[in-house]
Amino acid sequence: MPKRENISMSVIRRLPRYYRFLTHLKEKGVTRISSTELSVKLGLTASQIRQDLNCFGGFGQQGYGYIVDQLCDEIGNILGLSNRYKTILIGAGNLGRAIATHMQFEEEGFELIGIFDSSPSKTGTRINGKIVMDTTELEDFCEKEKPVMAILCIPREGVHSILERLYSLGVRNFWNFSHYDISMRYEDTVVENVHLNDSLMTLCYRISNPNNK
Amino acid sequence: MPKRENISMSVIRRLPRYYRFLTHLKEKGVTRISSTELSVKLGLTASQIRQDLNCFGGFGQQGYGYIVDQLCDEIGNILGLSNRYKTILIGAGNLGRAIATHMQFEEEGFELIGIFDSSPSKTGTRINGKIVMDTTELEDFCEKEKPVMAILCIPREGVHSILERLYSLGVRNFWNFSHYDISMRYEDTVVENVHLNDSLMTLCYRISNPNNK
DNA sequence: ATCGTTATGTTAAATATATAACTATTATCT
DNA sequence: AGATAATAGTTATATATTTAACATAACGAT
Ligand SMILES: NC(=O)c1ccc[n+]([C@@H]2O[C@H](COP(=O)([O-])OP(=O)(O)OC[C@H]3O[C@@H](n4cnc5c(N)ncnc54)[C@H](O)[C@@H]3O)[C@@H](O)[C@H]2O)c1
Ligand SMILES: NC(=O)c1ccc[n+]([C@@H]2O[C@H](COP(=O)([O-])OP(=O)(O)OC[C@H]3O[C@@H](n4cnc5c(N)ncnc54)[C@H](O)[C@@H]3O)[C@@H](O)[C@H]2O)c1
Repeated sequence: MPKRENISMSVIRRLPRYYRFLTHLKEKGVTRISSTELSVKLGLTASQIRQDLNCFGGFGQQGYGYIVDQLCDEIGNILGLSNRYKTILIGAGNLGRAIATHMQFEEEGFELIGIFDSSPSKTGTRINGKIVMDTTELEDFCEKEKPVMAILCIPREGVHSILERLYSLGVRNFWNFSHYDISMRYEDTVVENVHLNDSLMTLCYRISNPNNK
Repeated sequence: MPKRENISMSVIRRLPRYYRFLTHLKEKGVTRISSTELSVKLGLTASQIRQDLNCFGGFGQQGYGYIVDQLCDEIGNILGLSNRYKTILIGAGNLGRAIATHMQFEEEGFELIGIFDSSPSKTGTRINGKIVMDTTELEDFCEKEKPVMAILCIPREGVHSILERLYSLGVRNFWNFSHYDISMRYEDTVVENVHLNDSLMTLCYRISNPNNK
């Protein structure tokens, strides 16, 4: 589908924001929008928006603008949101539970099919209707269900060993919340890190250095 | 302290990663490291690391490298981690509870001094020893305690109104987990957005387009 | 139907970021 | 102590990203 190969990550990371905003417009009943209007609302330049969208094709109409509904669908397709990538969650602590309970996986290309924890205090309990399994069941489960993505919500100590097991079970994609950088260990993996602590430290810097930018 | 003004955000966002890795080295008893060693472990170029650090001053010694302990402290100081910015949390749902329970605010420049929720099912309960207050108590509390940062863990519908109240109470810094872009509304605010859904959609794109980069 | 207006798609320029090359300084070995 | 190797700091180059400019196509008013 992409017009050109190798879209830059800078562009990709703006797409969900466009999608989110367009969805919101759609709900409000707005049918048409121009790159200039979008740029004002999103705090970007119109040029950037047009160029971003043109990486994937011409979705607008000259002299008219973009049809909200259509553009929203196009971006959703580019992102691949209609997929249902089978996903498992490792770690049913506070963070894992928050994610399992309130992320709308089905609207974002995924399906949560299993939750695992190593602590007997967690296994057997239910989260959002799903029973938390013991990590000893990981092999059996994965061989049967073939999940392609794993969410890591465990302390850093446990990550290395879990990662080896998941990799050998065919899992190649990871959404990682641990204080641990998975990247580079294997060539054929996709890792999306969410480092909340890093984010907080960045905020601390910005508060401490108000003159910066 | 900065050698030059206006450090770019690209540099700032790498600092926490350096800090995290150096802390880890320190714990392992490593006393000395070169930019090349660092670059291998972090998957960056040595050049970038040297240039990043030199934005703030010469922390190393030519022909020798960097002293782990010292460099770690320097980066911690640059980030401002020894601050104790008074912080309140709005929204004691799953995500808010996970953050309140497991973020080590005191090691990252902040101090959590109050938790608020609007639902009677939450107010009065305890999270990590702290009682969840009703949002009606927000004005009294803030006038007395003068928090400078607020963590937003509430649905998007509630954000606008809470934001207005917090702004008028002098809060200018926000760590935002809501599906809502605060930025640009006020000039003098600092907003660090954490959009988990955006992150997940980005991951979906990357899985769906394995040829991309 | 025609013309002017509008706003896209595209190409070009400017800016920002990352990498490489070079220089200078210090440690360490003989 | 002097020579050599190692490595930070610095300057220059290359690449990536953003912004601006322009040329073209479609709408809509007259
Ligand atoms: N909660 C946060 O705000 C936060 C912020 C930043 C990072 N993190 C990271 O996310 C991780 C989880 O956070 P949390 O708040 O849910 O912690 P938590 O302690 O509440 O939960 C961790 C869970 O992981 C389980 N676990 C530990 N090792 C395991 C293993 N090898 N296999 C399977 N399960 C295992 C534990 O039994 C526990 O249920 C933390 O370790 C931290 O690195 C959390
Ligand atoms: N949990 C996740 O995985 C996740 C992921 C992405 C984004 N988010 C965002 O974070 C928000 C919170 O997530 P959650 O999982 O904790 O949801 P949740 O429903 O468990 O908790 C929301 C809490 O906010 C409280 N609240 C609602 N309006 C309020 C107001 N005006 N003032 C004070 N409190 C108010 C509710 O009473 C509730 O306790 C979500 O709305 C969502 O936008 C959550």
